[in-house]
Amino acid sequence: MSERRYDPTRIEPKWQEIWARERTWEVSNQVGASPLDQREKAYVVEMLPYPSGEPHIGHLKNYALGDAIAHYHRRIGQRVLHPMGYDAFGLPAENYAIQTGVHPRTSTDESIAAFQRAFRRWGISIDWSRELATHQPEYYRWTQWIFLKLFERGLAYRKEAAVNWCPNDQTVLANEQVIDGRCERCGHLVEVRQLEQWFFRITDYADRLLDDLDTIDWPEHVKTMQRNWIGRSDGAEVTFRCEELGIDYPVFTTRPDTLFGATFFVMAPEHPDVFRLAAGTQYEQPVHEYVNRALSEPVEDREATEKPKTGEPLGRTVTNPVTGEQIPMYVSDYVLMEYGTGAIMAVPAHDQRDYDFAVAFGLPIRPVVAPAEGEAPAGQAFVAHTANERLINSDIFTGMSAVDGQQAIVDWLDREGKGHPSVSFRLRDWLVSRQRYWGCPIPIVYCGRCGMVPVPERDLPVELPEVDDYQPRGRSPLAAAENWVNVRCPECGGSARRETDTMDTFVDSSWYFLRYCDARNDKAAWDRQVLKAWMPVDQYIGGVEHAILHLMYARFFIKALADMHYLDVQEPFQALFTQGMILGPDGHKMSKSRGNVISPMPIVDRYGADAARCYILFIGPPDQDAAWSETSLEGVHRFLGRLWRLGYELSGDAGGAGEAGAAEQPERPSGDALTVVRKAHWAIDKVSRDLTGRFAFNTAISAVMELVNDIYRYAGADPEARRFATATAASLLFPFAPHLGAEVYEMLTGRRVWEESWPDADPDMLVTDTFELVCQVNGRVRDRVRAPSGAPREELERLCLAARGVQTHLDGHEIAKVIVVPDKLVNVVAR
RNA sequence: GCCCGGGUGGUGGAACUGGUCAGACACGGUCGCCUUAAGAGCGACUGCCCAAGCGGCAUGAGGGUUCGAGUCCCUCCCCGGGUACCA
Repeated sequence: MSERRYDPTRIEPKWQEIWARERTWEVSNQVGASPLDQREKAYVVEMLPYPSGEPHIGHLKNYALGDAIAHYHRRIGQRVLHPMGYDAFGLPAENYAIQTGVHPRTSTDESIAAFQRAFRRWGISIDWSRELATHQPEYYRWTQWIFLKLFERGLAYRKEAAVNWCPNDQTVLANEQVIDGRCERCGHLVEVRQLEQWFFRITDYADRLLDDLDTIDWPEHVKTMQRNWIGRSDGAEVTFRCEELGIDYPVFTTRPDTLFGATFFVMAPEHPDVFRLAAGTQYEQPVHEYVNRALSEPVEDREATEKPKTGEPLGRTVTNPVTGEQIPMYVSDYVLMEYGTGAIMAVPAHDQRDYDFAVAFGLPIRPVVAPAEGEAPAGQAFVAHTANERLINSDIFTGMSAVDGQQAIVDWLDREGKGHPSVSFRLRDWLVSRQRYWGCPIPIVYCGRCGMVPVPERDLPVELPEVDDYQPRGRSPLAAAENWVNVRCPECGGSARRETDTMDTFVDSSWYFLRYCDARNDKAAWDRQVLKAWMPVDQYIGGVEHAILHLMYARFFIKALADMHYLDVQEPFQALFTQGMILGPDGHKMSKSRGNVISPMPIVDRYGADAARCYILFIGPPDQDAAWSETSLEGVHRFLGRLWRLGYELSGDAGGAGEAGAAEQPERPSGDALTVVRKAHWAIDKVSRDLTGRFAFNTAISAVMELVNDIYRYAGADPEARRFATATAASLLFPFAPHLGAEVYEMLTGRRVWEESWPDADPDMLVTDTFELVCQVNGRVRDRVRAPSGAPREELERLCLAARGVQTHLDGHEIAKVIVVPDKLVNVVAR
């Protein structure tokens, strides 16, 4: 019974066992040792999973996609590196430990085991010899090593800064990890605290991170997101002097052309000089109150856009460097300490925020840029949009275009020593300290005598100690591990204490794709020559949710390491593909609270891995979101069954006419046999085109469906032709449904499909002798006639004009023009 | 607000650089065959309207360019994502 129908529970384990036993997907780093190693390399990586519980449907999609790409590259003759790893440090395991007391390592390792089982069960072609997990000392030893290298180079440093603090997770967060004023992980409102923390100097790389986006083949929207995040602004720094106190205050502006309109000056509440400025004035008390209120406000409220402008005068003035006027100083929370210099020149006539403030405080509004035509709109700031506005009220610059004026004013400031061209970025340095347990320890020691001392490389890894209590209490749980914390200073041998913060887990995942290349190296993080052979990653596949965080951090790491000559590429991921989400059957994002979560394992158990994989690829364009549909999945399952049955019936297994090894293309097919053979070549061509760069897996699979439909339709065709076509279908489907592809191909040919090169479409088989010529009159189809392929224009025109449908519609009209599209259509324009 | 995507049948989605009456492939639906029956399988039909034709209307709405527009241009509406007091 089971022999006679498609039975994935029989087929899938059979092939999985072969692939595991023969280590089919392992590749060697010994380039040049054998002819096989001379092939062009292709490095295909899916973003490594965070192992938590069981894999979900998004993982299935991610790895089904990556696996199809990896298989395709192998079949077209490339040497493919396709490894797997686990992003194993992180808060969920730690929070679980707090609740249950189960060590994060225990729960993480269990999850990893579940993921490993799933990947084997799904038949993903992974080189298991390179598997890694970021929580293993053999891995994080090198994470620490990279930290030390960054430290040596001044790219890792400590500073006290206003940082985002999540009171729920009891840890600090990087800017990128604060979403709408809330913690990216737990959703709790974030507070601002003044703390000394570790940072990576990613801002040093802002320009390169921006410029090099032009060199990589990434989706445009992801590049745009990164560009916006980096936020480069070109402008000028202009100095405003407070004469009373004799202090210069530089400000950054993108609109130096509006300098004559600067009628007041505003500082951020966090600005270190605010109290000093107000001291001794009548505003001292109100300023204190205002600043204290502003600083204690939750981040979410502080950043709310639509709130009325508030502030206090500081009782001091600064000199506008071009007008010489004394303009009043204010403190207001609409100025951010983190951006620019923490102070701004306010031009109410041409900046909406300054306008709102000026109105609220009754300050003068002086227009200095006139619209190209008409009047500036009343009741709001006039923000110039074109190159045609002219400067007014601007002394010697009056009458210049705003663009020229900008240049001229900056030149003047430069000559006078009152300003210069400047660039500002939105990007901030990456805050990497976390006051948590389950992360990579920061390899630094504090010595009373020597200060901050890096742990010597020979002492790495600094292993995580065992602790009894994972509960964070504003400091890392590591601080409680006294035996671990107290060490000898590596420099002087005196007593010292370890750094107790751990690293942001994005550090772990910023370099794992380097380690894959040389995963078992215990002498170094990697061998530079080995990296040279594999890097960059040719195709990276993952979710858009990492468009900024992970992808920016990894790019920074690669550039920093390249600068230190540890590797030879400037970008980690040459091409990126971002997959869409699988939504629940109700079209909403899957979530436990919605109760619409589909787990992949029961699906795989019921329909087989091949059906689950094919369905997920068939559902629609892989970069788009798609809702899960069980009935559609059944349709794909039926299709696989139809292909299997063709293989079964056409091979010797059914006791029919078939014979193994005879699935070659027939010599001179004709009639239905020719039609089927042609369809096979059409499918080869279509699938190949859909797979190269386009990742149109949905249409690729539909092409194989069409081929299978035709093999059924022409059941009477020569069996040789049908065997050829069926073997071709199996071969084309292999990247998506590897078990069935291998099975059917073996039934028909006795050979292993993954060892066969990708089929070539015969161009002669793609064209037919005749085609259906579309005959249009005034753009409307009026008839269709058969015409010989490649016929000259005149002949097509003649055929069209002779067509009956055309004749009737031409009756009584004059032919104005005839448009001929060779091998397609003829359009007669009639009057 | 700004920046990206995207609006095509009952549903998911096809349609290469504007060119075969748009709707591949699949789901769902209807009918039939096979079967004692169920299931599975196989086959046919399936955008809308209609006086049923060599007919009309249809790719969010409205204009435009063109012999020809889902595809290009303009205006607007809706949905999704990113981002936002960044000077």
